[in-house]
Amino acid sequence: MLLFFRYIASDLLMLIFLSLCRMSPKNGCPSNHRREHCFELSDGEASSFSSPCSPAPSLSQTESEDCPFGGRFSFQDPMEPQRKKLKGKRTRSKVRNELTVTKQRKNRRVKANDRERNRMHNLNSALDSLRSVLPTFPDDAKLTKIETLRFAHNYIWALSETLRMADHSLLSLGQQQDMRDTLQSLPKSCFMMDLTSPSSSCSSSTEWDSLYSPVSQSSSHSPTSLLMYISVNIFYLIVMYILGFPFFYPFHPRGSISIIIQNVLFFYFPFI
DNA sequence: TAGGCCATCTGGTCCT
DNA sequence: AGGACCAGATGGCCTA
Repeated sequence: MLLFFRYIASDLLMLIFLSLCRMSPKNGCPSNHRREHCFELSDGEASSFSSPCSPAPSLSQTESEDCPFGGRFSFQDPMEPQRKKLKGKRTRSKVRNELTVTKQRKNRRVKANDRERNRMHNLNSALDSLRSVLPTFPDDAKLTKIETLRFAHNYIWALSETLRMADHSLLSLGQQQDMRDTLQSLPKSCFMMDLTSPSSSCSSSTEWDSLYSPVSQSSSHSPTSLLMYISVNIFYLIVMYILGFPFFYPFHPRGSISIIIQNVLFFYFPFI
């Protein structure tokens, strides 16, 4: 039974870490997901990406017919006086340069908006991947972004704490070595996720886990048995819920007491 | 209707 | 110069 739990917990940890690590920019990128909402891209992209009116340095002398300013400033009137011609040329050149700069700036802005949109889509995809490995019930509402991050933080903490306790109290030396090998086989980058901005350690009592996290990892409770640990944990859950902190529970960020109890039974089912 | 959440735009900053 | 990242602003949608 203990081995079963150990494998379950290791798999869950692995899923979370891998989900955090697999967020490469090109993986599952919904780059064209909401392209239709970009009202400027239809015109802006056409001009900025493929049109000869794009802000190229050599634009001034090589305007094409596609450019709205291409034919307007050609100097093909031989009847115009030379002086007036030069003055008008300077003025028109200045206006054209301003228009070119404005157009160039607008094109850059459109491209930047597109990149920013894709970047946020990637971020949302990563959050969806994280949500998919968090234990929620089917009828639960979708976790918000902040709830997802806090939930994942607490969930990892809870799993780590459970593993640590099992590691200390119940596993043999050989099993402990196996677990260490499993954890060490994970890519180092998986452990470098800095979700807690001040520190990646769970022991820092920052605003991140001030209300929503359980006790810090530095707390050195040493239960003599798993049953005692579970009993204390459940009692702690109920007391904290009664005291008005229902969201601290690591396995459900906004659950009612019934859902919390369900989660407790679900999570500890292998032990019961 | 106020407040929360979200998507998007935008300008600034830093890095390559 | 251009891209990535960030934070502020804004407007839409939803819910209590």
